[in-house]
Amino acid sequence: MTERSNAFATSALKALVDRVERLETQKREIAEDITEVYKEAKGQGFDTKTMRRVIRERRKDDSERAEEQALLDLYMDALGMR
Amino acid sequence: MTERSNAFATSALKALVDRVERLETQKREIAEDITEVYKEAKGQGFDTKTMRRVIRERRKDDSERAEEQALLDLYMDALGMR
Amino acid sequence: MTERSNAFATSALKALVDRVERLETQKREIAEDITEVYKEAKGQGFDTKTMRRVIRERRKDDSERAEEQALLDLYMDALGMR
Amino acid sequence: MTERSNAFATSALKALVDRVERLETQKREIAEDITEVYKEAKGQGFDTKTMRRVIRERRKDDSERAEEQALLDLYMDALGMR
DNA sequence: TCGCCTGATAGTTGCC
DNA sequence: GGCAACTATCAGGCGA
Repeated sequence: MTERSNAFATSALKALVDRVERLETQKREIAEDITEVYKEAKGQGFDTKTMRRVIRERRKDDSERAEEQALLDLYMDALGMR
Repeated sequence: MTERSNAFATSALKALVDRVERLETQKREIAEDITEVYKEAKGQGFDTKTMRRVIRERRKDDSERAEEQALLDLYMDALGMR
Repeated sequence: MTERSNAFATSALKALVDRVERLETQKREIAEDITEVYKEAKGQGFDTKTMRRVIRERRKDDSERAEEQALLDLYMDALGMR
Repeated sequence: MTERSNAFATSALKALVDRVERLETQKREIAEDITEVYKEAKGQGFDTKTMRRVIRERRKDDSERAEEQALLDLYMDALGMR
């Protein structure tokens, strides 16, 4: 590899690493914002654990949710739960 | 602190650290065993994700499970899910 | 709980859930951007596994620096400096 | 699925769940033992936070050693040594 | 392409 | 009751 291409590669690598690190910083900031919203919710008397569960469920579409529930029921029945 | 008590302390600390590390090793081995059981379950055609959910649910007693479910229903209704 | 406060609570819950979901969407988009940068890097011939490792090391260095600083602060407080 | 295979499956599922639960119990007990050792250490005047850090460092060193070895293996393979 | 395996993220628990 | 450590779950990348 020539010195020239090496210099190019080095500079390209630096640029890529910079971009990733900048994006990771943004991601961390948004994560902190989410934490803040949950704190606020708690201050208003909501149960954040349940909120998290609800939000998780909403990410799944209806058929997916139904399918998972059916399988869960099947296994729980098999084990005599309920 | 005298040299003597220092020596005692050093030896006691080493013993404590050893005990912790030994226990941690055991814990890791059991975790591996659990992984193995899940692999086996998978090989027998079971859905391990559902198995994990079931096992998690079984750790809770009935009243706890009922309480959580009630709260979840409340929140889901409030958000118009279902 | 009265119907009125119930209505308030429902509306407040919806608003909070919306905010969390919006932020989570943003977070996911940024995560995808990061994935894109790595794909680009790969296309330019870089080894992304090594890149990730480098970035992780840089982050680790940061947190270690922070940790050391915290320890320093602890000692300074203990000695009544500041 | 026939009743018979269903019965087999149910029994197999029960056996697997039992095994996992037994192992998890063992794991939890060991975790409690570790907690106990730390309490004991504290009773002897040791700073457990620092102890944890020391043990973590030792573990990290181990995994780093393993990682370095893996990297060495990789290079040796690449160069056709072995 | 599949399954494995590591790394990222979410959740739980215990301490202060 | 908040924070920090630890655990468990999930997803993406890698090699066979």
